[in-house]
Amino acid sequence: MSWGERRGYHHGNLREALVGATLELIAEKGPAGFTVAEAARLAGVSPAAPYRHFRDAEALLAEVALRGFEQLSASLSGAWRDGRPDLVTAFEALGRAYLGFARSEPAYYAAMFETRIPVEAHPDLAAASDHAFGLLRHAAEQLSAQLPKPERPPPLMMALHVWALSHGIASLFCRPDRARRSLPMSAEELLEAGVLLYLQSFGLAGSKLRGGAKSS
Amino acid sequence: MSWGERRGYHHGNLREALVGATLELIAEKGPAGFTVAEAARLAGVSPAAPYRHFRDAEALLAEVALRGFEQLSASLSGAWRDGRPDLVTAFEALGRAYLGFARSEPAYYAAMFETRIPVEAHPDLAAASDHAFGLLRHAAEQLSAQLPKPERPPPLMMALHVWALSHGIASLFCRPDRARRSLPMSAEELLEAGVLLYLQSFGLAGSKLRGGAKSS
DNA sequence: TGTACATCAGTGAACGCGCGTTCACTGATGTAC
DNA sequence: TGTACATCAGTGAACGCGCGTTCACTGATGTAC
Repeated sequence: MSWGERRGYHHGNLREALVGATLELIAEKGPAGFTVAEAARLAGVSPAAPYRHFRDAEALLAEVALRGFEQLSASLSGAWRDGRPDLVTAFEALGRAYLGFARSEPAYYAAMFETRIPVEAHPDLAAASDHAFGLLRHAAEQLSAQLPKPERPPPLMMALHVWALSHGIASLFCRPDRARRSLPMSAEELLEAGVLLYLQSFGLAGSKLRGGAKSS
Repeated sequence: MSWGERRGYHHGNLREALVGATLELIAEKGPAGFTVAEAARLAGVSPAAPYRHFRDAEALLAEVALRGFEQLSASLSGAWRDGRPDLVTAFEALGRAYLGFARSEPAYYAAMFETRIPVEAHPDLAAASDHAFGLLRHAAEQLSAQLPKPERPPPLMMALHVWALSHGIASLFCRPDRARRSLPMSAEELLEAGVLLYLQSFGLAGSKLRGGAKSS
């Protein structure tokens, strides 16, 4: 795809075009292969033009990462569906959505997790990241609340465990490049089994909460 | 540290010096900041000299990653201690060793997991990686064998889950740069709790196998 | 023990390249009156 | 409706830089006899 369609001296939509070009470059060569100059070239614009929209290369990457987190959030909350049809099923859908995002949007994923952008220098990025994680945390809270008080796990810990497991699987087994490790099953199956086993340790999963009954 | 101590025209130990310089550069600026020219400079040698020892930049990085896997293997098997004092305790020590390695050798860790080196182009690297993972797999086999047959989990799956969880935690919460996420507990605690809960789902952990008794 | 010679591991200069960023500029757009 | 003008988003040339890699070379080392 070319991001250089423009009509006249002014591009009209350069900011968007640069984001798109950056994604294309990352997809092709990884985050280290991205350069401002080449993004400008892809957008059909002089190498100085990007600096009208972004302070420097990192700012452009941070913008891409920010949008990645927003898309991830959208995808996650779509999968969660407010905990329907039942919490455990929805929780697994959340995990599948995470892997699905890493797989279908590897360029976003790389911008979010492989660029070493200092988060504290980009508060909006940190906020978007926190928001995505917050969705996972919220789901964990719902699940935890279903448990009898004595064995209720801290939801924050649950969320961190599932995030780390998902991210580990995604970055080891779902990467788009030739550094991907091979797997004797699908990454989705691996994650689903892991999450189910993890939930089992709380007495969750199994058939207990399936079907939406809050019977316990 | 300077890797440039040499006596005379011949360096005497340039290969080692270049590996050391590469680690130093990665530690300082990340894998993307490493260049052959600068490694040569650090080693006190002309920019052409590295090419006597490594075909190109990737070959040097691959050598560093290879040594990283070897060190990781050494660290893991040291922690496992043949399953003593008991399998569950030793298994947790394995996890702690993994995080410890990521933390104390971030440059190795980055060379191993953040460089996008195509594994199939470096069979020795793939072998070293497989060997490290094999240690984890072996431990999982021992653990699994302790379980009554009907609920025995596939050890390969166990190993993959624990690897992914460890790697996820390491790369999200133990990275040395400012992209590290903050955590309301130590990464080690998070991993240990996760592994324990995971093992609980098999009926392992708890006090069952603690103390080395093969009583069940 | 001495010497001729092969081999090895460096040098240093050069190649072509592309980068990030700045600068003074200019063409296009839109708004006030 | 027309015009003057401010603002904006581009240009293009230039800066200094460092890179990976190749090449013919040379100094050092070690070995055969």
